[in-house]
Amino acid sequence: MNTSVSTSLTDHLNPAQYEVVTASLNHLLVLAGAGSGKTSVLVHRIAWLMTQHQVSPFEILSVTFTNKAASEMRHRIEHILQFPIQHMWVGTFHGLAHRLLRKHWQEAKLPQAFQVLDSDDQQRLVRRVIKNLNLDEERWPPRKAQWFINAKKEEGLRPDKIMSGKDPSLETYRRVYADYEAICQSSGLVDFSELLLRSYELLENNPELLMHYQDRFKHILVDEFQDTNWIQYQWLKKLAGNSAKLMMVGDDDQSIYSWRGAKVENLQRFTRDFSSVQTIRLEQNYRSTSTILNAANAVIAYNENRMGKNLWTQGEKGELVSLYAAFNDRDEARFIVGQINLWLKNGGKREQAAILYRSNAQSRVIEEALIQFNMPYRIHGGLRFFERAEIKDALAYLRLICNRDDDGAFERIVNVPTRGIGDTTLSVLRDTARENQLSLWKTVQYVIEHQRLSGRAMSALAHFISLIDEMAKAVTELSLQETTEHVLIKSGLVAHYQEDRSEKGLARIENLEELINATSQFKPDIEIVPTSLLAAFLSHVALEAGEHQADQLSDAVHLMTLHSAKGLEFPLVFLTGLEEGLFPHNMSGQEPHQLEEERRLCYVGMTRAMKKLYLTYAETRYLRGREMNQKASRFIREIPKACLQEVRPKTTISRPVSVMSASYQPKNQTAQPGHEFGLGNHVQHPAFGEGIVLGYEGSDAHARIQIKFKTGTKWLVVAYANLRKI
DNA sequence: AACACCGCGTTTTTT
DNA sequence: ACGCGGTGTT
Repeated sequence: MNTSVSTSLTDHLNPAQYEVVTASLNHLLVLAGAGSGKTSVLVHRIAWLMTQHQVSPFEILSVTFTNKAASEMRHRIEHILQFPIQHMWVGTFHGLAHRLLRKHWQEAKLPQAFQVLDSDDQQRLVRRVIKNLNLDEERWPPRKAQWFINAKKEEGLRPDKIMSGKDPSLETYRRVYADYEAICQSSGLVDFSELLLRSYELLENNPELLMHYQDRFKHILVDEFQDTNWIQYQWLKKLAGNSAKLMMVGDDDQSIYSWRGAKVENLQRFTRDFSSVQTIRLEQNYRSTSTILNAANAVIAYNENRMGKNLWTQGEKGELVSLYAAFNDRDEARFIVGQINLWLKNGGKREQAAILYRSNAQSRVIEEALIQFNMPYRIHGGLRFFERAEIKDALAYLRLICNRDDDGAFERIVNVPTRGIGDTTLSVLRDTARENQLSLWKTVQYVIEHQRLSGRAMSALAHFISLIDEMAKAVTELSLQETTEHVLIKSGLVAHYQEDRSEKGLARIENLEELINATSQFKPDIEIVPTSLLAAFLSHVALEAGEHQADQLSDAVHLMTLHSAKGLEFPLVFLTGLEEGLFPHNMSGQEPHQLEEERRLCYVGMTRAMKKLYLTYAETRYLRGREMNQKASRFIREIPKACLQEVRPKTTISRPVSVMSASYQPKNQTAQPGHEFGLGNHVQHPAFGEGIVLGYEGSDAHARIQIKFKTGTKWLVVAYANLRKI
């Protein structure tokens, strides 16, 4: 035994963490509360296995959900061990499944050059299938069909295993699924859920292969286990076999993805499926103040179905949780900006602040306030790099060069930039392709041979065909980066986007340049026998869609949904829109289990905060173009009064006392009772500059003041507007 | 082929 | 309100 390593490894662990890291070689279920050091425990356990039990990196499989988590895991392990761990399988479920399929494409009955479809590609293909079946898209929305297909695959079901019986609707979806699957198989396409199902079947149908991997992986460690779906759990069980030791780390209270198939039940099922599972709870929180933690604990305690866990902290009590009842959504936003300014004044940084919301639509009003007050911010979420239209166009050319039968790629760029191949031509192509069971590419050759189209259409098509063929030929000797550059120029894409002189067009050109940059950085997976570097790059791109934003502002306030906040922490957190109907969200439903998931979401949001937590709601809010009267969320009532501090005391709402016309400017009026600034007073505002007081709404702590600035007339909350009389 | 207009839906997101 | 996709107009 290496004592020095073992002590330094376990030095900073608390008793529960120590118990996990040094547990004997059993199956482990670690119920790790928010901020309890779960990733650290996973990393230390791996290091412990390697240093104390002589486990080779080769024998370890470590699974996460996101690429980000996977790369962080790898870095942290390498940091502890101080050497690279190339042969350890650390990755996402999808990434590892993809690796298995690449390595064993023959056994998986896939073409060697199979390509990965992202959900956008998948939806296009599903739409195509629905059209081909002559189904009404209104009645059979492609989105729903796509959802159906993925749900079935996640349950491990192939079309022939779905018993539609007398249900005609189910039968229709089943047929769409069957046709979709047939097309994927014949054109070598694999969507995300297919990666999982196919690799599961690969193991199921190839006992020698399964034995090989069962023999290899002696330790399987899983992060965020509460987020696993049915097929992922089956996949893990299959790989584990009878000998591998499993360590599942998760938190039932942070299960917020059941709507996309995650089965929190897997936590309990694990303890039943495997004998002698040792369950350890990590309940000491190192993140939040005790006040924040008590508030969060009280909320989550309202859930009935819990495995039981109570987070505690040795940390300081900290400030009370502040609750602000805003007049409306704009007031809510203004309040938040005001409080962040206060934070900054006290030496805080913008990047320490996070504004969380239930739905993306809420960000707009907040953004407007941030812009108004010149506060830099960064939104997490939205379109990711490789999902941008211009990038997908460029990739479609590359895909077509790799595989001429990729109909999705063909359709995407056959007329981008426009080259005289219109809808009429395309629909002839599609019909002919279907009749003859050919890819669109082969159909073009067939159509030209049989003179099935007008001369003009055929010459345009012939031109396109030779364009692609010539690009493919020119590119054989080029590097990946040179290939991309060549294709971008020769395809006319760059020229096409350069014509757009607007901001948007400029950004697109920049993105295309960034794509070239990405190709130069690309390193293929060493475990996979390379087909071509280009093919490897295309798979990589589908599996890892890239950061949301290329330009990462350093000291900027973070804006994101509650869902994307999971796993993160910030000293200062604003939980916004705590209103019935919005959070808990109406669309999520009123059934107990749905309400419990919303409550878990609230718990996740609250436990992101380290030092200071603000809860806000608006009494009226614009929703879908309508001003709605909102009621405070039930989650607010679930927080003990002792943890809370109401910023604006709840009083009866006063209507505007006087609505002044902008032209009315009385001179030197004295301040009204309860108002520091009199009507007509000149005031100075930190952001808007000089202005004149025009009117009031309410009084005392929740008074709002109407001021005419050079830039326009605004309503501000006196208490936070930071006004100075001049 | 580019642009304007209409109607629809509108929670959350990763791979 | 807003953005999308589909249709119709120039």
